[in-house]
Amino acid sequence: MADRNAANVMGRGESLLFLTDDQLRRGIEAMFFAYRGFTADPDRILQDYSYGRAHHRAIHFINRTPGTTVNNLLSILGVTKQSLNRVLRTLVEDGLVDSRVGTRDKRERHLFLTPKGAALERELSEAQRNRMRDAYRAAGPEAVAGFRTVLEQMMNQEMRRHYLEGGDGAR
Amino acid sequence: MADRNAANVMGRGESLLFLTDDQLRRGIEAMFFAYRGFTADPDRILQDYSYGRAHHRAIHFINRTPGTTVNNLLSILGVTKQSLNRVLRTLVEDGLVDSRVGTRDKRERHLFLTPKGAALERELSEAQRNRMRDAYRAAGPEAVAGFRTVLEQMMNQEMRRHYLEGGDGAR
DNA sequence: CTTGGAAAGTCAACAAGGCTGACATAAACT
DNA sequence: AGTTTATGTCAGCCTTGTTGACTTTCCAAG
Repeated sequence: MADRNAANVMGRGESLLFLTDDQLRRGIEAMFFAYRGFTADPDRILQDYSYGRAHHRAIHFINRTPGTTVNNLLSILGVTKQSLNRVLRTLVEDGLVDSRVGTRDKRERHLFLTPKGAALERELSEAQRNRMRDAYRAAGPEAVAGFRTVLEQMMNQEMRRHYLEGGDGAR
Repeated sequence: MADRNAANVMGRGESLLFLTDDQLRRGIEAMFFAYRGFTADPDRILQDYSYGRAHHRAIHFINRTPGTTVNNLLSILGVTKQSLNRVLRTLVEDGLVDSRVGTRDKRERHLFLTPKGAALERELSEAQRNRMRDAYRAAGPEAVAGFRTVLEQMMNQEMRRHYLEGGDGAR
């Protein structure tokens, strides 16, 4: 597990300078500033609809996994059901999300985007993808691979599970 | 400016598969899940002190640039002065931050961590660095370089300025 | 030396989106 | 029949963001 560490990757004599406290601080700040950029465009769009990031997250994962249950969404988003319910209720009321009682297990609700919900999803994800695409293009494929690798390592175990379940992304 | 794009970086015939919508979605989710891991450890510690992420951010940047002014902090954090003021006030009251009237310009307040504030800063940043270090080690130096490159591209212009001002990090 | 405006602080009110706790209902499982 | 599970809901609380209005301090330009 700790086998893919720097000592193994690097030839003898190569420096561990990328592990200094200062380099780590740089990485921390990069995450902080980049996350702001990452959310900036969708946040702007959401304002027009009086929605927030919580709505965006719900919409995103319902789109990714149509028919997902509330419980599943709960564990992906890592919030309480009360919090999620508040968001989900407004989305259903506004006709963006369809909540269908399960056929096999009638306790469950399966969530789907309506055409209206799918339209907002496209608007949001296009904005976010545009920024991501520009960043990817400017950085190049090798950088992107490294980017993904480091982020995967940064996740909690449970989050990594959800991440991997989201499709292998042609890795 | 758009010269460092994929077409230039790659030889003819190489694929642009890393720019597909699905790959971009994967990157978006990686950011989302990784950010959760990124903040998880400090968040846990902050609970013991009844502080939140806002306090952490203030403490981090005061530590990075001792003597910084409120206005400067404001533009780094991108919140309103009322929001920042509330956080700063509790930190001063609790004896973690020292707010000194400027000598050259007495309107300004220069912010410093007290020994107590520096102690909390160390506790928080050590936890965060530990996670970052583990991720860096597992990913290796090339991945880390790519990670940083993509994140820098993802920032807004103004954020990139603040990021670069934070020291060149031996780049 | 006066005054305009910048920097900082304060008060009030509000909203989003987290949280806990308690409770209801229906359905499935044992 | 009794228990567990999935979901929803009500009430109340906290943090952290917002806007708007206003004051104090004080530098700097006219």
